[in-house]
Amino acid sequence: MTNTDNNHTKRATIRGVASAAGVSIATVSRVLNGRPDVAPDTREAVLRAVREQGFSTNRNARALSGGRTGLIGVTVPLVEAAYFGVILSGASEALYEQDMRIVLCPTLHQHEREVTLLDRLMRGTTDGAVLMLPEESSAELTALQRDYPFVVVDPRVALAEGIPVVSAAHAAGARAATEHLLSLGHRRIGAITGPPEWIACTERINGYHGALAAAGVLPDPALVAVSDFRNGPVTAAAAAKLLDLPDPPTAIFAFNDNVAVGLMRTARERGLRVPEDLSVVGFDDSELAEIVAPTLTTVRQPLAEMGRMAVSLLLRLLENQRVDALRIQLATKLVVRESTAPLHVAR
Amino acid sequence: MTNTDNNHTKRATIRGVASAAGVSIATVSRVLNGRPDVAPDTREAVLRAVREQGFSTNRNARALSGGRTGLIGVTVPLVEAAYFGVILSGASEALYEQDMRIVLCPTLHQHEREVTLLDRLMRGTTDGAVLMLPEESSAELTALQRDYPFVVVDPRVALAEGIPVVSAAHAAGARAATEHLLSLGHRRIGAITGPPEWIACTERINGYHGALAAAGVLPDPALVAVSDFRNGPVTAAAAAKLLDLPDPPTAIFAFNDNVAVGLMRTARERGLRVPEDLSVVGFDDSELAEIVAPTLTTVRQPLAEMGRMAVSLLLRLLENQRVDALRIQLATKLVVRESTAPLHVAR
DNA sequence: GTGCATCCTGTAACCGTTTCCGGTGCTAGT
DNA sequence: ACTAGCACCGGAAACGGTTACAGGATGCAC
Repeated sequence: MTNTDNNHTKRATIRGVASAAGVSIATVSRVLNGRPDVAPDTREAVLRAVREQGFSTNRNARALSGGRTGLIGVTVPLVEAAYFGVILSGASEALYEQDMRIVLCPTLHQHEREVTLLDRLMRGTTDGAVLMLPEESSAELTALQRDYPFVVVDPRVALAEGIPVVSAAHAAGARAATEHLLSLGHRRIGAITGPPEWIACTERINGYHGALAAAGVLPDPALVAVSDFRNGPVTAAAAAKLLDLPDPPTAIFAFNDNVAVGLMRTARERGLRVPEDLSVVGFDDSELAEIVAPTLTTVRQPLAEMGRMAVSLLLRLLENQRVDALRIQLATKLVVRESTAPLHVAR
Repeated sequence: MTNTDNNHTKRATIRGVASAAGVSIATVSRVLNGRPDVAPDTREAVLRAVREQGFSTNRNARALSGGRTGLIGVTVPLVEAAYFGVILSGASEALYEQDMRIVLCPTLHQHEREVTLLDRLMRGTTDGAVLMLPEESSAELTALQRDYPFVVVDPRVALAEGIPVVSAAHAAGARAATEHLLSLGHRRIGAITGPPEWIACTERINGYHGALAAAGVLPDPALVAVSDFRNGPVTAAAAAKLLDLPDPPTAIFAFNDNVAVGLMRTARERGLRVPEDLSVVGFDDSELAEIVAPTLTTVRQPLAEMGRMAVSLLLRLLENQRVDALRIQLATKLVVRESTAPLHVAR
C-alpha cells in the first residue's frame, strides 16, 4: 500500500532544502525571509531547491521561534449578518495579499465569550486582532492594548484616545440623508434609531439634528423612535409609534436597512404608499436595499473598505511603524433610489 | 524606539508552572492533557500553579511538537453571501465547543486561489479543512485526501466514493416544492435552474421531474430555463423566457431564493401578480424569503446544521475514528408562505 | 605583505510543548 | 529476602524554524 510515489510521508523541511542547496539552514531561512545579506548565486540555488522540494515554511515553527504566526484574529458578533460578512470579506482580502489569514471568532454578542476568545487569541495563535463591534468597555480595551495589538471596527461605545478605530462617518451620512429629505420638501421627518447607547446611533442622531437645525426645523422628540436594528417586532412597534401619531411624519429616516424594510412593511399594512405617502431612507446600503420594492434610498457604508482599512492599520501596528492616524473615519454616500419622493402636498 | 512597551513581563510557560508546582514539565504536560498517570495530589498542585500563573498552553508549540493546532481551515467562495455565512456560523459554533477555531479562506470562486490556499493550509497551519462548494475536481480532491483530512460541503460536481460529503437533500426538496405546486392545481410548472453542471441542480431537476412524472404530467423542456443563481440580468432573462412563452407556466420553481426574487420582479414588471397570476417557489429559505412581498414559499436548507455536521465529521476523521457514514444528506423542508396559491382558473 | 573593513555563511542556542524511555519507590507474590 | 509489577514522575530528545554571534573569504589601501 505504501506507494513509491510521492507518498507524502515527510513534508520538506528547511534542513532538507539546506542540504539540497548545499548551504546551511540559516542561509535558507535568510533567503526565505528576504534578508539582503545573501549572495545572488546562493539565493538562486536555495530558491531552486525550495521549488524542487515544494517546500513552504511551517508557520507554527516560525511562530514559535519568535516570528509571526501570519494569523490575525477577527471577532465578529454574527457571521451570518451581511453587514459583518462584507467587512470580513474586505479584511480577508487585504490579508490574503500579505499571505496572512483570518482566524474567525463569532462572539454571538456575548461579552464573556469575546473575552475568552481574545485570551486564546493572544496566547500565541495570532499576531493581532480586528474587533468588530466589540462588547468590551473602553477600560478593558485599554488594558488589553498593553500586550496585544488590535484595531476596533465600528465601536459600540466611545473608546479612549489611544485605541485604533475604524468607522464610518455616521454623522455625515445621517446629515446627508436628512438633507435629502429636506430638499424634497419634507419638514416632519421622523427617525427610528438603533440602541441609543451605541455611539453610531448618537452620531447619526447628531447628523439628523444638525441637518434639521441648519434648515431651521425644530426637532420634535415625538418623531424619534427606538428600535433594535432588526426587522422584528421592536421595529414594527417603533414604526407604528411614528405612523400612528396624530400628525405623522411624511418622511422617516431609519437608522439601518433592516429597520427601513420593517418600516415599509408597517407602512404598507396601514395603507400608506412608499414613497407617495411616506418617504423612507435607510442606512448601510445592504443587499436588501435593491431587492425590496420600492428599492431603498439609503446611506452606503463602505464596509469592505472598512475591513481593508482595519487590516492595513493593524499591519502597520504590527510592524511597529509609527502610526499617525489612529482613528479613521470613512466617508459614507447617499444612494438615492425609489423609496423617497418629493413631499406630496395636501390632497 | 517607539516600541509598544512590553511591560507585560513574560507569558507564563510550562516551565514556570512546573517549578512553581515543584514538578517536571513532563508532569505538567500530562496534567494539562488529562493523562491518567498522575497522582491526584500532584495534579492538584499543578492545577493550582496553572491557575495562579494564569497559564495557558502555547498552541504553536503544541502544534510544532506533533500535537494539533486546534485550527481548521474553511474555504468558502464568498463570505458575504448569506448562504455561506450561515454554514460558516454553524461550523464555527461546533468548533467553538471543542475550543477550536476557524481559519477563514475566501476563494472568490477562483480555482487557483483555492489550490494555493489549501496548500498553505495543510503546511502545518491547520489540522484539517471544510471545503464549501469547492472548485476542485473529484480527482484533485482524491489526491489531496491522501495527506490531508477534509470534508466537502455542498459539492459542485459528483465526487469519488471515499470523499466525505455533507449536503442537503436536493432531490427530495425539489420534489416537495413541485408537489406543493401540483397540489395547488398547477400543471404547467416551470423551473429556473442554476448552473446545469452543478450536481445540486441536476438533483433538483430530478426531483422536479420525478414529482411531475408521479402526477402524470409530461415535463416540457420549454418550461425549463437556466440562470446563474444570482438576482441579475441572467435571471431576468431566464424569467422573461418563461413568462413570455405563448402558453406560459402558471407556477415556477426557482432553484434558489435569489432567482425567485428576480423572477418575482420580472413578473411584476409584466403586470403579473404573485401569487394570483403566478405562483413562485424558491430554494434555500434565505433571509430574503421573509422580507420580500409577497413572502416567499421556499425549500429550507438546514445550512447551520450542515456546517455543524461537517465539523463533527471532520473531527471524527481527525481522531482516526472509523467513520461509518462518509456521505451525509440533511433533510430539507418546504416552508409555505405567500408566494404560492391555488391555480386561478380561467377568467 | 599586512591590516582591516566588508560580505557572506555556518554554528548553535533558543522558542514552548509533547512524548519516549527509563528510573524511582512501593506492594505483593514466592 | 528477592523480584516482578505497578503507579508515578523526570530527563532529554524531538518538532522546524529564527537569529546572535563568530569566522572565513575577499578586496583594498597602505
